Amino acid sequence: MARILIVDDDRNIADGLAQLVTLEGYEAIVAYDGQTGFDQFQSNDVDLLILDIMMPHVDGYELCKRIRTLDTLVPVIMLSAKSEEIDKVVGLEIGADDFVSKPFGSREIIARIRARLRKSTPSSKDQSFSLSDLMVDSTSYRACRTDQVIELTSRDVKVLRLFYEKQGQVLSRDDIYDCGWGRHLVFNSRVVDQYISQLRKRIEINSQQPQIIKTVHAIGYRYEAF
Amino acid sequence: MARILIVDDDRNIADGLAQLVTLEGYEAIVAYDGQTGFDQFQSNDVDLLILDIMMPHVDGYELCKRIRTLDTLVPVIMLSAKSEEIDKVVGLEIGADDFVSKPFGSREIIARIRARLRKSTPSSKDQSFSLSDLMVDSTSYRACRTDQVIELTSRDVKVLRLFYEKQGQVLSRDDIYDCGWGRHLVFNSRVVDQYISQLRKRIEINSQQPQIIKTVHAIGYRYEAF
DNA sequence: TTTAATCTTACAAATTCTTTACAAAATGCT
DNA sequence: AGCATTTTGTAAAGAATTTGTAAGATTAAA
Repeated sequence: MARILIVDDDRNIADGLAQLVTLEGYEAIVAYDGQTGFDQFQSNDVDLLILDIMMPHVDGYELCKRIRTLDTLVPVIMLSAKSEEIDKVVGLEIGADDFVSKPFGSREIIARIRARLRKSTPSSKDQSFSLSDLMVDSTSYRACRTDQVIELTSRDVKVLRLFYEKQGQVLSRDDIYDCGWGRHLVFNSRVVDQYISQLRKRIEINSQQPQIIKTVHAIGYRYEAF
Repeated sequence: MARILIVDDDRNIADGLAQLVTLEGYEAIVAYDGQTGFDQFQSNDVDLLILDIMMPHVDGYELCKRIRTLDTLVPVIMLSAKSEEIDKVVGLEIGADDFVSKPFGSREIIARIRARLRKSTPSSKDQSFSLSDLMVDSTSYRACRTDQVIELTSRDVKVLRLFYEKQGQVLSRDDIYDCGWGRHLVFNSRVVDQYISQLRKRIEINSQQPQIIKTVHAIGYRYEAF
């Protein structure tokens, strides 16, 4: 069954929620502050997150943003005290999926958890994959070809994995931004072009004639194995 | 780009939303009542739904429930008038993903649409279709026949899909322009003729004797499967 | 603070789109 | 049929858009 990470500095709420979701058959992991929550997320395979917005030090927005750098898909439900003015637009832009105001009924939160879990399909991610003559290892953040080792950032790994998973398809700059940055490309920015240009310099043998990431004019970029 | 079906009996809101999402680069389909909305959903490949809750006859809840019997994944955003008591728990249980109260700001609704579309995996159906001996794949922007792979632009895919969906019918230059360019053909321009000419060169075996897109003199162009 | 990473801007190069022009084809009219 | 008119095909030129990427600006990290 699904594993839910609950992060709230109010121990009553955190523990109560944990008890509630356990009764519903989920597995609960609890953290009472943002930093611990982030560590727990990294050391556990979490299927859904419930984050309190107002927390000392690392707050819910910040934690959500950090988690989105690691995982752009896991559903995130944000909790807010009734009194707090909650900026849902900002929340959605940093990658939150839903917002629940305290106090909330147990029926409501369970319905929302169910709705989010129904959407997310679990996928076992491969540790390494190959793109043309390049072997990408996502645990060591390195890619190698016969005579070369290339250091990669976590963004590189995310983007390269997207190209690997969607090989043959044309990925829009939006798709790539979503994947590598964890949020939507709002205005007309050339970040992705620039990023691809730099990435090519590192991973292509001749970046003037890219063999791995090809440009598809007016649509985006494509990788294709041969 | 994603196609959004908007169902609201208030034509001002429905049309305003359509205009807004069109400006954002989405394709809008509008229905002013639940039954029409349901029909539109069935006859179009819809990526996201915006449903008003209060509608005569088939209301938003009912429509959402019906649509969920056909598709459990497509994101649904529900609209409610400020005054209405909105039962989000029921909404979530019947499969709605988000709720927006009227009146809403354009920034808010766009942020929510983006957030939902980011999550939803492209519906696998209708990603590719065949025109005569040509197989068109809209994710890789390519068409193939037995011995040939043809690169397509996004306009090509849109127009070819139109010919596929309306096979047998004669499409006016206006229809084709609307579909491929996303706006109306105002003055007398030969763009569409020129475009069809170039497209034929690429997709027809002999562009002098087109087998896929045929000319219907003084009316437009037609595709017909054999 | 300095340093590194990331993003925006700018502009040339590449590519695609639109208009124009004229010949060919289709249609209408006597 | 023959001739005039409308419609279509398409080459070619010019307009517009899109891309690659260097350089400067900004932001984040140390």
